[in-house]
Amino acid sequence: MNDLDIAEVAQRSGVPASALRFYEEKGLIVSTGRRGMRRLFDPGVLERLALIALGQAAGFTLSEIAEMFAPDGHPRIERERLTVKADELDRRIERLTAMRDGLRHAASCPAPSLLECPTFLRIARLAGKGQLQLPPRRAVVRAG
Amino acid sequence: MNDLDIAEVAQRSGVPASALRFYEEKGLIVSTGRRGMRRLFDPGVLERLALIALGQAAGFTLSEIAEMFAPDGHPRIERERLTVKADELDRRIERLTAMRDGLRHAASCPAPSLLECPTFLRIARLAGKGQLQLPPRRAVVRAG
DNA sequence: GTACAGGTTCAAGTGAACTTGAGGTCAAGG
DNA sequence: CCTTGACCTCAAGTTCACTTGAACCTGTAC
Repeated sequence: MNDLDIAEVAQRSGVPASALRFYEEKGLIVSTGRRGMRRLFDPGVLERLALIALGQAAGFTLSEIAEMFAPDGHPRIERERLTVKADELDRRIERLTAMRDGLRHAASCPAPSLLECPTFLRIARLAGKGQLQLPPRRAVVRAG
Repeated sequence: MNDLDIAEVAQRSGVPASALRFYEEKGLIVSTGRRGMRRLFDPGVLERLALIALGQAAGFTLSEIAEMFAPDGHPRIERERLTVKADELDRRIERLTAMRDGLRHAASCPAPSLLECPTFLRIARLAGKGQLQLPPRRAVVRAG
């Protein structure tokens, strides 16, 4: 067997063992068996973990990611959801870009406080458009 | 006085009154006084709330946003932090863009499961680079 | 003048994504 | 054979950004 034990998976993926157990409980990954009481994982789990990290970075919840992985499921609905997410991302990217520009300006602006910099405020107003349509509540992972 | 009462602020900004009280407690906004026991806000609070929303969308925590607003502080340090944040945003934007492209491809890809779409996996690998350097833990607001 | 909608405080609850702690097990090394 | 260290389970704790509930107060309308 070239299966990996949980410590190896943790080390190679950077995901703590506690999180791996948590993911298994949530159905995001599966262990292929046990050696004694210790979990064994197929090496493919590393790719899966990369996808999970990616999904999180894109703003999906773990349950959403789990659903995408589900072998059953209705592909059409998934495709639609992907498009919806992509559009959401577009809006987020737009706002982040505006924010970044605002920050860069603010960093070189002589006003004593951000709130007194008219250029920043202008950029902020632009970026703030559509604020009533905020994305759903999300949480992103802590750095390892 | 053309000050706004909390309900007006809530209505115009889209931020629930409970959140406004919470923000005040956290020092993100200030009420200019009371009419009876009811808070009054300067109309400028609306701009500030827009900035708060913007900051959140950009991935700052409320405490970070509060710090940026702080009238005291060491301007130089703040400027540096802004640049750092802008650079962080650049990286996040890059990854989100990659993810968005991945999603769009996946949405139109004929593979029965995302995990079986080689193009998606390739894009995912690209976007996943540097995954060990995830951004700090963040939370984003619920839609109103 | 009194009912009451809608404000007030304070404490506790929520959900996501984990982490931490207590107490237990067991394969490998000496 | 026995210690040891890394794993196990299960429950409870943590952080963030709020929300909700209970108990209370008050300006405004009737």
